Amino acid sequence: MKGKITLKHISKELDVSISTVSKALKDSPEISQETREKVQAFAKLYNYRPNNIALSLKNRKTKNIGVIIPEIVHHFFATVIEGIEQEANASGYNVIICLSSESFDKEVINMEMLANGSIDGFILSLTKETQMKKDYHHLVEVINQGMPLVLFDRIADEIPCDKVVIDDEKGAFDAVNKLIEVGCKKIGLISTVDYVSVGRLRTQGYLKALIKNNIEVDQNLIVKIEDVAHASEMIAPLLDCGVDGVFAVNEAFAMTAINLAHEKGIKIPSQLSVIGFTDGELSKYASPALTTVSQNGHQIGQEAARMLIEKIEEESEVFQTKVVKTKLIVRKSTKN
Amino acid sequence: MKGKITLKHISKELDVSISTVSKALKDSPEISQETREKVQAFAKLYNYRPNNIALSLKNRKTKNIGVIIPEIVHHFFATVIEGIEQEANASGYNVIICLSSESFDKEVINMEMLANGSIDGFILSLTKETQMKKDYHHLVEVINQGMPLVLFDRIADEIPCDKVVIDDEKGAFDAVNKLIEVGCKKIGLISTVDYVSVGRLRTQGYLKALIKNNIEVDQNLIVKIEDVAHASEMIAPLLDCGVDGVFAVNEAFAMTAINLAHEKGIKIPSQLSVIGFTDGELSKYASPALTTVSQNGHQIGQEAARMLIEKIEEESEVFQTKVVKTKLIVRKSTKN
DNA sequence: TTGAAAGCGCTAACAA
DNA sequence: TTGTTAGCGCTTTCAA
Repeated sequence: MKGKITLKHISKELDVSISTVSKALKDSPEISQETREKVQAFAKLYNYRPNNIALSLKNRKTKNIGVIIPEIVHHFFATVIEGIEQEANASGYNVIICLSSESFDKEVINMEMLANGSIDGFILSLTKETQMKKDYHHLVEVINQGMPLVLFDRIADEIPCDKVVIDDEKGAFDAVNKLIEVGCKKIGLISTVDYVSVGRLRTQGYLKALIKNNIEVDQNLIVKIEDVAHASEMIAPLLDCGVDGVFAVNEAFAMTAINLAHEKGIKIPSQLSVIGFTDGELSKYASPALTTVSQNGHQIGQEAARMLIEKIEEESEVFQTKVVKTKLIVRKSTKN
Repeated sequence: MKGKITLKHISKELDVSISTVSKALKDSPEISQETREKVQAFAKLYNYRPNNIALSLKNRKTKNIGVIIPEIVHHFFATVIEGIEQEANASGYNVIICLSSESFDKEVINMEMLANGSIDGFILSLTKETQMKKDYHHLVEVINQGMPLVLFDRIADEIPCDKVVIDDEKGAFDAVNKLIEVGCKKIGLISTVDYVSVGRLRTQGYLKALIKNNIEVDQNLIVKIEDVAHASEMIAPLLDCGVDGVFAVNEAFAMTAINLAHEKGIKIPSQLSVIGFTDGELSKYASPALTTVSQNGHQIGQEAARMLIEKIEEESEVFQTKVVKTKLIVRKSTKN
């Protein structure tokens, strides 16, 4: 009973040719009813299943899609994968996941590895390092080979391919607008360094909201964090300079701000309103529950998979950029 | 420049046979220095890479490992995947991930799909449904086919294969012991329904700790939650009956208890000590920060991948169960 | 030193 | 109605 049974085994056993078996299993009218039944019964008995690898080689398509993301222990990326997986599975594709672990080199290696026949197309979110270097030769190579690629979240505008993003700028704009609406006058921003595309865009949204409301931009109220390990030390001074509102570009920064406020005896939301980005576990279980900009990772994943599969199966040449809407989820960390 | 170049292309271009090209690229001494150099230069120029699928078919191994987990939007499973991926990558394997989404049927379908040649071995954590049904025919089938399988976390003792678990019972025991040490007299348990193996084991640890310390077990202090959506309603009564300690078998339940306590004006840790399970994001950012039993998902993933790869490459017949140690991480949600 | 041929498992055009 | 053959891309034995 060891090992899988092949057409060859069946053909030998039943004393017919391999192609007869192949056709019989497909219920081809070329084959007599009798033979068909005999073969099918035998195949069923021994639980025959065609070998995926052989089919891939024959058909020159693997029915696998490759996903490369910077990290997986991250609520947002996990939801994206869930979305991709669901959509892919529904169309008969499997998902091969590689982690670039925020390393440019790993991103390149993983792409090369997968590009050598293992998959039919890529879904990818760039590492910070790649965004900083602006070195996209590996993406271009893959595209030139004719392999479809969909970029999401951390993208590069200059790459000719499909993209799925959220409107980071608008999400941030809405959040800061909300802070202004509930009466905040002095609003701090906790962001990432600028080379991370989403951080940069959210920062722009913050600035636009201030400008539109005729609030002067104060650079002292803008904290850009490179190293998450030192987030606390960088955020503390911000809370000490009398802000009454804080917009953070991710959940962790928002939570750090909330916890620091607790320590300093600053009351949320009466003295300080806080809004985060990404509607993950942290936001829901925070106390007070965090008002946040939700980015629907699940939908992003679904859209990305859908676009990719369409490209794989249709080979069109027009590239689209799909913008998934954000939504401000108002909870208890903002006044009113 | 479209499409990948193959040995055939090279052989045609250089007017030598395919096998000569193959050997030359491997620097075989069979081939003259001159030919080798010519072929290698050409291959480099056109960026030749052997086709993974063809290699898989030829070698009858794919260098892929299949991972099936109940969900991915879950810190613990995400860390396990990270561990698997790291270890697998280091040995030249890729990771194909399928989500069973807690559905027995999806688990079966995914296994069958992957078992048909796509991977060299499985790493799997059972769905709740599978654990409830105790129907393991799909696992047995795969094992009978000669495909290695490693089970982790949610396992079934009766399956003959390698396993990686944590000592759930001891982890729970230690946690409850800690509560007793800091002076808790009336300790509640928030657990899952019993058919989930880890929930059952953690419940046992709770019971053992009470018994060992001569504390009478009070069934009213034990809450078993089936549906996470109604966790709050089920936990609230527990807090109303005067407990001074609570042990929850996961982070979410612990956080729900903490937040309910806040609402009810119960002070943590002075009036109520809380300990959770799994050292994830929630525990770290909770206020007060949550004392918790850490289960090192990363290590679990690494061990699982290591065991699987060994089985793939060595074909030994002895099955091991590796127990990864838990550790009590004491933070601010427990007295003293 | 090179190449022909077989084979991994499957499909499909064509021949018998 | 069935079988032969070629081919997907590669490796490897054996013959030239």
